[in-house]
Amino acid sequence: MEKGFFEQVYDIVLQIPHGRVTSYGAIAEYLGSKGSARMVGWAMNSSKNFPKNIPAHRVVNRNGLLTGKQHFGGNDVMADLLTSEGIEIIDNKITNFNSHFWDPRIELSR
DNA sequence: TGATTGACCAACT
DNA sequence: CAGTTGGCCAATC
Repeated sequence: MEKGFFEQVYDIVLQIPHGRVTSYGAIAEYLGSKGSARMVGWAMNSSKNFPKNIPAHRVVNRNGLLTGKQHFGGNDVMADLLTSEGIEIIDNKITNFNSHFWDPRIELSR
């Protein structure tokens, strides 16, 4: 039983500081050729199967848009979680996204 | 084993 | 400017 690709993604997502967000592409680029942005989204989908709590709401697409909010079950669960962390959401999009952006390539010193 | 899928991204039409 | 296409690559059917 080998460890899946997901675990690497989870490891990064779990390191996202409170009140910060990152993008699928940023995580994919941090992992290099080990995966693409789609793989990160796939990992999030499987995160519900993971025995740990993955703050998937802190991962959005490149535009800061909450593309995966529908996977949280509720209507605006994802947006509400982000709002609770001090991030303003308007029309399913993070305002001042650049200010909240957390790049693993930089923060984890590549 | 082969075909399909997917919470993306960028380029093209 | 909106819709489509290709590429990405592992997990699922």
